[in-house]
Amino acid sequence: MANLKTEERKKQIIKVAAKVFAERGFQESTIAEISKEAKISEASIYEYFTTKEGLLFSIPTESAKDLFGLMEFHLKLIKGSANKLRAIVYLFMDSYQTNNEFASIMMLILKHNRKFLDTEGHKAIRKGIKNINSIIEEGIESGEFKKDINVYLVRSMILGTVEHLTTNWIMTGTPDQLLDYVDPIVDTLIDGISNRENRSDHWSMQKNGT
Amino acid sequence: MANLKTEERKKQIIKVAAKVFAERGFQESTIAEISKEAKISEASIYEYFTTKEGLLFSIPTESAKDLFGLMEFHLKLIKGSANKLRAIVYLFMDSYQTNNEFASIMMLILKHNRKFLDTEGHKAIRKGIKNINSIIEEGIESGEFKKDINVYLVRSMILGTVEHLTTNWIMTGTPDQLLDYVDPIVDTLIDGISNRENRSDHWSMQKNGT
Amino acid sequence: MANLKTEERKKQIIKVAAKVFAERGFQESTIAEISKEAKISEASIYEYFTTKEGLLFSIPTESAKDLFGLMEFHLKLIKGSANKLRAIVYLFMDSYQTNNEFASIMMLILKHNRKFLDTEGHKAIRKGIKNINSIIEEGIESGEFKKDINVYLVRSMILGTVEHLTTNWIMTGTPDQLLDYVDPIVDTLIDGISNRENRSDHWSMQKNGT
Amino acid sequence: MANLKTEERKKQIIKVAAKVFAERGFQESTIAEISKEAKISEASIYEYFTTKEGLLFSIPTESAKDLFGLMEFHLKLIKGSANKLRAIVYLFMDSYQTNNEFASIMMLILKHNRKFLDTEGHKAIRKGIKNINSIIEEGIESGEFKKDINVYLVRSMILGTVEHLTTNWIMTGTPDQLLDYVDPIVDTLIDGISNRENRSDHWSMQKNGT
DNA sequence: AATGAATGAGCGTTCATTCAT
DNA sequence: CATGAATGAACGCTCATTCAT
Repeated sequence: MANLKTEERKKQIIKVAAKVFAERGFQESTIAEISKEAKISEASIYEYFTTKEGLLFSIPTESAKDLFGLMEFHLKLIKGSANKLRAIVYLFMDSYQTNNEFASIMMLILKHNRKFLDTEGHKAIRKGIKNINSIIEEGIESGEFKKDINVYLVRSMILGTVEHLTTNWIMTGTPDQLLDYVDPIVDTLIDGISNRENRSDHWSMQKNGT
Repeated sequence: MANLKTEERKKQIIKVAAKVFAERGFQESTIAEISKEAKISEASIYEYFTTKEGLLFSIPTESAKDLFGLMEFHLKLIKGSANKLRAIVYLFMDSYQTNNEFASIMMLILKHNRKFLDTEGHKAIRKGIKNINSIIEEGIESGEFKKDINVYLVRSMILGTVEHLTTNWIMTGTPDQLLDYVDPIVDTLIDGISNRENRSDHWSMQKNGT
Repeated sequence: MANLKTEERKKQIIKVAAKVFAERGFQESTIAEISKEAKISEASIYEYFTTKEGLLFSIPTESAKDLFGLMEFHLKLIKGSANKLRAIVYLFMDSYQTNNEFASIMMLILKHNRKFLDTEGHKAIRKGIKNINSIIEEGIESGEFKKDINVYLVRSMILGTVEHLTTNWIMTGTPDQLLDYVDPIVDTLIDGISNRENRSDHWSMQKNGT
Repeated sequence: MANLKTEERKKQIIKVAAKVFAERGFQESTIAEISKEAKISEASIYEYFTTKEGLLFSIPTESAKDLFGLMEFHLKLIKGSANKLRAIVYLFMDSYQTNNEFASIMMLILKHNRKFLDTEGHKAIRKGIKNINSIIEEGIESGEFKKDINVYLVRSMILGTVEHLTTNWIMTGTPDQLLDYVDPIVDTLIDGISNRENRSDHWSMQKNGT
């Protein structure tokens, strides 16, 4: 018990690295700092990871798998595409809000790293994202969603909004509670912002050319 | 006259830097490379900019001012909040698609730089974004939009979606034409994805019966 | 029995090390690589050898002993100093050509290592080289060689030529067959390159008239 | 005068590097040590040389050009192939004896470096070595040397002997004066070691089978 | 005897930045 | 205004070697 096993050691390094990378950013973090915080030598880190970037890429693998695994599990229990989308947004937001290091690393570091695209971690993410596509498609087929919506766009709206809010939250601290936005996001996406009870005013007129 | 020359030199450096940063990323770019491409000495760059990061922060100022200036100008000519949002999305997308260096620098570099928040360039952006807020608020007041929508959320949905699509476009080349998404984004946001002609299935029941 | 196994293990490591060192050079070879090819752990190598350099120095011991043992054996059977020198050159060349790993290690690595001078391996070599001295001296005493030749020089010419050809062979692949040079080397050394049948031209004049 | 020009600075670094490499060997030398002895920063060395190995390869260029330039010059003034070979051996030996750093670097470091083969410095050497070939060929044509000698072998005997003696001198300090060996080398090569005045004794008998 | 695990000690190289001219 | 020249300060990574088990 005093002696951590290899796998545990690896996880421990990942944990520390996640913390450091999230705090300082990737380039600004040094292996020296990570090794210091992990209370091992720099050389030992290279026993477990071939490269600093390799260590970075190892971070999301688990969290991403957890997230998308959980997602797949829950989606089976939920009826209705809208509700499923709600669950997805909830799981994203909850995951990011709970694990803000994961959020920082995903939003501020990995999202813009081209090499990450060829990674196990990204593979897990792609798989998870396909789920969203399927749900939207199901919604269309079941008649719950309009026939002419663009699946890719809707998915992008969901992910884009979640990412934007999360990034803002990380960078500025606003909003305080990401989860407060789950329902508004989904409701707005589902129902739009147009005020249909007011179709005779200048809005419709405008459409007619005034 | 001398000042004019200086100002031109500065712009030229910014132009080259924008190209290099967009191509290589910030950390991967070197002052040496920029100076080489700009055909001046490295030392000369420091006559115009105090620091490599200072040079980076100088890049968006103009483009951002252009973009938001144009935005302000056009918005005055357009009636109806929805149309104004459409114009905004169009101007963003057009700006990014036309000037992909600007897009890359904004999406991949500056968006995640905390120091950028205290910058002239970011100030211009904040000002521009307030415009979006105002428009949404006007839409609510005029009755064109629902009363209970969250202004911050709607703005985040617009920006998040635009940014997500743009980032994807930069990173993967998909979609080919950002501008193709202007109308779909706005239409979806305005009208939602719910199929209102089909309110008798389990979806509406679910909504009514919980 | 246990000792026998140990001794075999040691030899096996030496064999693998010889291969690796010959291929990559000393500095460029790693204990990791040797252990991998020898299918034992790195730590185990240190059970048999105190140090990487110690392992290196262990390599030639056997081959050198073999070579010089063989030399001593053969020289007893040969009459005439010239013939003995021929045998020596032959044995060197044959040994290097047959065992090119040994050749590489001797020519490219150990020849220039000052620490090797204090080694068992080098002791064996020194002993072998003394043989050459003795043979030359015998040749002088017997009147087969000139009286005024410098023993050290003749030995150096033999060894220098052999080493030069061998090194070239290792580095560039030329000449193809080292053994082709055995007779020419010895014949040239014995008889010189001067054309004695042509003593009336400007060459002899020059010698006589300067 | 106080401020060394670029070219002078470069030469100074080469000079110091030659000293350090000759003393310690290549792998054992560090850029830090060279920079310290040259009283410049490590970074500055990289202003003049792209790499540690590049610095190494720059060392012989000048000395080798000097040596082979001098050689070419002198050879024009000398008549007779034997005398020319004598001059060559003299120039080598003198060059090595006078500039023992050059000797060390050539004999102990560069001679075994495969990358050096593709270098400017090695090009100069190859050119110089061709001279030796030509001289031997001339000697054959003029009838001064035997017709059936192997040019490549004779050249190898000269170079091999010179290198062997030089290497020994560097490694062990023996012989004290390389130049003492110039005449013996050439004389022995020209005239051989066979004692022709004693053709009726046991030597010839031996040849006949006794 | 064998090794998994850990690391101390090092080193070449990069690059933003400075400053005398 | 322009820059050639110089460098301080880092840092990722390697590898021979040790030692508890």
